[in-house]
Amino acid sequence: MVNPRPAELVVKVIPEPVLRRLPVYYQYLKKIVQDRPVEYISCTRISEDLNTLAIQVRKDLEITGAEGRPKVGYKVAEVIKAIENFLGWNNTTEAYLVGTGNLGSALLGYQGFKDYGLNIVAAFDSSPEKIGKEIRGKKVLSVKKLPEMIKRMGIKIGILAAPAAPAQELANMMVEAGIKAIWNFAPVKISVPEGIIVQHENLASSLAVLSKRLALLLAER
Amino acid sequence: MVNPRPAELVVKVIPEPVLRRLPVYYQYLKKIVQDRPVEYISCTRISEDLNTLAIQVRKDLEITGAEGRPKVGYKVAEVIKAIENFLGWNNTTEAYLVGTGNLGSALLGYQGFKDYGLNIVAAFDSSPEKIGKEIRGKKVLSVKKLPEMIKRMGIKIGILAAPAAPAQELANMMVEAGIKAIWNFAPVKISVPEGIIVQHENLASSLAVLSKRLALLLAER
DNA sequence: TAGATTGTTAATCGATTAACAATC
DNA sequence: TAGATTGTTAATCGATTAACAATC
Repeated sequence: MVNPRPAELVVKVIPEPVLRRLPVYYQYLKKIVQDRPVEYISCTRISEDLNTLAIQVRKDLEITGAEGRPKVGYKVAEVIKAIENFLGWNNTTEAYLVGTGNLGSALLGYQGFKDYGLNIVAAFDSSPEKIGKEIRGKKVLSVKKLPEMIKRMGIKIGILAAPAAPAQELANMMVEAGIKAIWNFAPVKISVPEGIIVQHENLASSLAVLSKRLALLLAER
Repeated sequence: MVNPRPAELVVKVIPEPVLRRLPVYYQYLKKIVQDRPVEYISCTRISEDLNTLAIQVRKDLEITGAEGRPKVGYKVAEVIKAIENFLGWNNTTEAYLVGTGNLGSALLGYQGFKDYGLNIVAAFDSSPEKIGKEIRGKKVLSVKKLPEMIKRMGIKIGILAAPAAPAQELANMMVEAGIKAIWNFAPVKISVPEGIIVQHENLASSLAVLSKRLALLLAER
């Protein structure tokens, strides 16, 4: 006999493709209202502008809990709120960044994160020339202090922008100190214990898609 | 009656997930041989280290044309070559970068691209203080010269690291001048004519996956 | 009302995973 | 040989797309 899981433990898993599309709608809708005030918008309209299918937009919005009215569409402001709520972007989460090279510095200076509820509060590096300085207005601390600081501040998100070589070791350090999610920009796949979240941001993967598609395109005579 | 497409026109479309995984194997194998010389490796071993399934690794490698020997595995050097070949990373493609803010500068300085056959030869910006200067050793030119330069140099890849507002207009300019593929780091979806490739690199999308997963994890009591 | 649009159930499609024969 | 591993065909799973009733 099948033993059904108790209802409380059934965590609805949201498909990753949906999660990735929600911010696209979000950015689109924000731009729409900014350009000129629009109260309602239909999935048809959204799908035309974003070059997708209306049914997909509808399905995606359904997941956020946004409700539309037949013939009228969705209230733009409500959809924006629904997405923010759904993704947890309405309250800020603090994060630490490890590695202040080119990419790390860029991430430190990226103003957009605050729109998405992310606040990088400090950066860590191993280079003595950088420790104690400020980059883009954020303090750079010694990576030796990382575990203690994670514990003390109860930080849950670590952004890893280190080179490939030390990446795994730094990840281990973070996890041991209590980090629950790692946003990994290092060009290697890192391993973490079960229950810890890793989001890999591999430029090489994206470039692979681009370069293969381009090669096939140019090969068509 | 069904009219089958002539064989020459059947372009085998490679699934995007496969293309995204190939660089992960590539980085892993490069690291393996760098750490200590290994001649052969099995899918079982790869899958254990990368925390995936052996069958998936085997299927992915099959697409690159790499061939293994039962009981022995694949020649590491051959797999590396096969991936490089398959993705076109064995010969260099030149690219222009548009937008030299934090992220654009970071991309200009990223040494890893040359491993993936990408060479950013120049950068473009609209800010008078930047034009004529060098950033990370690359010349910054006026964005007004972009169309002419694309045509003159026959550049096919444009990397867009501009703010949201001018992104679409810059994309149009690039496409008109002959760019065939745009790697878009701007936080908006851009529209391009059919036959032009766009690879969207939306940090918000990745962050959405991370923050939702983390929220669900922390919500589990 | 007529018809555009939502919400929902069903069908399709494609990627992942399983099964197993071939082989070194 | 025995058994690990590849290569290949089949089954499963999940996301996308289609169909259609409900509704404003």
